[in-house]
Amino acid sequence: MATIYDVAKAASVSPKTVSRVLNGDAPVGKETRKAVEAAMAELGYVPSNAARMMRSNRSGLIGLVTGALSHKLEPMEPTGLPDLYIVQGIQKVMADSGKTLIIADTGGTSAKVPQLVRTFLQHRVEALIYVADYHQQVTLDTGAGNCPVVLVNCFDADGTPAILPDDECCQFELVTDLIRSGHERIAYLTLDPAMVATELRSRGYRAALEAAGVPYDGALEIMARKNVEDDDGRLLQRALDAVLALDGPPTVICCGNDEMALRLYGLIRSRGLRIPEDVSVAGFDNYRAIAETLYPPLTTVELPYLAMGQRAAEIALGMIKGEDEQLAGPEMVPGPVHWRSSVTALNSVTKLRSNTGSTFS
Amino acid sequence: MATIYDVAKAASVSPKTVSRVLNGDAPVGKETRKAVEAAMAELGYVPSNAARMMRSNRSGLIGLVTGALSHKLEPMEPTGLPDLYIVQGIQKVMADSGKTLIIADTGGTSAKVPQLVRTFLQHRVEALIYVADYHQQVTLDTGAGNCPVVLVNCFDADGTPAILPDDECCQFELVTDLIRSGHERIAYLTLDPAMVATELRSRGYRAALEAAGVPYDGALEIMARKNVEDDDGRLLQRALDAVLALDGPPTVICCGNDEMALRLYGLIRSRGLRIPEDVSVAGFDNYRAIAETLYPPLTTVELPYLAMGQRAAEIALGMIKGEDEQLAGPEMVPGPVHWRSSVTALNSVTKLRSNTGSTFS
DNA sequence: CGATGTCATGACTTCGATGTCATTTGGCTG
DNA sequence: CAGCCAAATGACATCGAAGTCATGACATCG
Repeated sequence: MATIYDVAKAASVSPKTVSRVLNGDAPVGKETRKAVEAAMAELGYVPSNAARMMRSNRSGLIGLVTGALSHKLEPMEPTGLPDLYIVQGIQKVMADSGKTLIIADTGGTSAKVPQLVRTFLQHRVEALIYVADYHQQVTLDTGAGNCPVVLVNCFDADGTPAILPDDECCQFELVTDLIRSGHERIAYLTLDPAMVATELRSRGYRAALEAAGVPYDGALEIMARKNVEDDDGRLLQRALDAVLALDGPPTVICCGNDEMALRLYGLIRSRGLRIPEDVSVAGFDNYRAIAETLYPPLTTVELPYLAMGQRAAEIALGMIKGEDEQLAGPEMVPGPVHWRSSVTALNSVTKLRSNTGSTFS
Repeated sequence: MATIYDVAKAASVSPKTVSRVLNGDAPVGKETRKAVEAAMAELGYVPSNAARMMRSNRSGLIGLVTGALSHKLEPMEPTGLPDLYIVQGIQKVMADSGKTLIIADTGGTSAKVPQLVRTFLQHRVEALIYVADYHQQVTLDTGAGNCPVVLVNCFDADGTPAILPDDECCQFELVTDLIRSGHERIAYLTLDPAMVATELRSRGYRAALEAAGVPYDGALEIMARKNVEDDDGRLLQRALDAVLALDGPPTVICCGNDEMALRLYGLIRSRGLRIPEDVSVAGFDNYRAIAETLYPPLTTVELPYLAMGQRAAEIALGMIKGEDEQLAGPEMVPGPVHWRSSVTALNSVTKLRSNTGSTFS
């Protein structure tokens, strides 16, 4: 590969002059510039980042540790593809700011993380971003680092800057919208309570009921999926039958995620009920491959993974620039409700609902 | 950040000795080694890849250009998440071989590609891998490069090494399996014929019929989806009604992909038919979020995207090592049939079908 | 016992780009 | 016309590793 010396020789100038043409940091004669540019083109010269970095100590690299690439193979993702969208958001912001992303995959086990971090440090990444595949607490060993670190979709006990989805707020908005549409008997079939998100969403569900003055009925909130057990949806069937058998059966059933809603569609229909005429259904995640393809399309909430990634990237860039924003804790990002026809309005008029960024489609 | 000189000073040895401890390329006294290691640990020393690379000319970096990260936002992916799986496969192999992946996303437009490639060359990547989001022909401008290039899920006119899914073979295997199960009236609702894959799969479909001596009926092969039009599945409805109205209606309907199969489930049922008792359904892609969640689970074919990625990575590594394998053209990779209960066997016995790597689940 | 070889170590150089400082022009000021 | 400044350029040192070669201390061999 051609070096700056080769170019200099070809253009009959000094290497330093070539450098000046490259960086435009000092005046260069018109003729000289043309000659140098011609030489660079002819030799197919591309400056070496390694050499450049030795002087400047700025690698232009951002390290991203994630399980996004490997966690997709699991039989069924608990919550769609969150990490992927986060990575997308990060990639976009970094590309726009001229940084190059190096991505390492944990392969599912966090055991590899220290090794990966070390590799990144060797490459002198300017910041490290860790993306978890679902909302959780982590303990990240960044080695000895003055290297900025940002956590996404997870948080630690040390107050490291973190970006988190606002599960509670999202569920709150969804349920509030349901209530506005006239629903009062609102069932909620939850995911595994061991997950941080499940607890937060339940809180949002209850808060929405309370805020609207709708009484909370424990019989309507049932755990319908457990991660450890290999349940074939039996939990879900039982939960559905339980709420349908109630004295006041629900007019709408909220699911822990869109995948559960997909299964619920089948179960509801096999019981001879129509959606949404007999019972409405809402999901969670806005997993579009499901939500938009189902008939009728599924009302659901979108966790703002893309936005989270972008925000995380911005914070990382800020830390690189030395802006001590003192984001010494989690930052919660809310997301929109997607209102589709799997939920019917019970009151005559679909009251003005276009509040908190909800979308219709 | 600490340098090798700092470590040398702390351990009271020469920098070169520290280097020897790092690389183990020459004998070092036991005591000396211990002192150096202690100094490295205390200072949190991590060797600089940039400096290392200047001497060795080996960056340890592999450049990956893809639309995988951005192409996910499109309303509906034509074929699932192929590029993602490919990236996964590549990542795995590269990580195992100690290489670090730098990933750049095209953001959907190939206009950015030259810019991205240039960035990669600046970082002196040892190989370039281009991953397309669906089986297609591309024209890649790698700049001036003696840098090895591998194409995945696409091919060019210059005979650049390429890894492609064997769409024809996959469809052939699926249809052959259907015939073995006793089906003869096999409908095939295709995707947009503008896609390379569509043509290849049709060939596989016809070849399977011919190989088994089943007569080909053009009325059974209908285009049921066009990418450009914003068809709400009207093409699919029309196609379904057309084949059902035939004198000899199909006993099984093959879909261009699993998403189409998902829609077809709804359409078939709304016409009062049962799956698979009245008509069997098969998909394509093994898009597990759909295929495994549907009831009944969907028989479908898996394109071996993960394996393609791995193979591509291996070839790239080979090219780096200078093994001129002369893979001067596309290499086709076949994938397995996943046999699930959306297809019923028409002949009394489910003959031995566990041939070409088919799986049952 | 001198010759030779191995072990353990350090001095110095190199990789490619750029920061620092010096030098040569030519134009403009007073 | 001397003096000065800016433009245009080059020589040289530098970043952090690792390659080359040299050196001193022992051990072994004929």
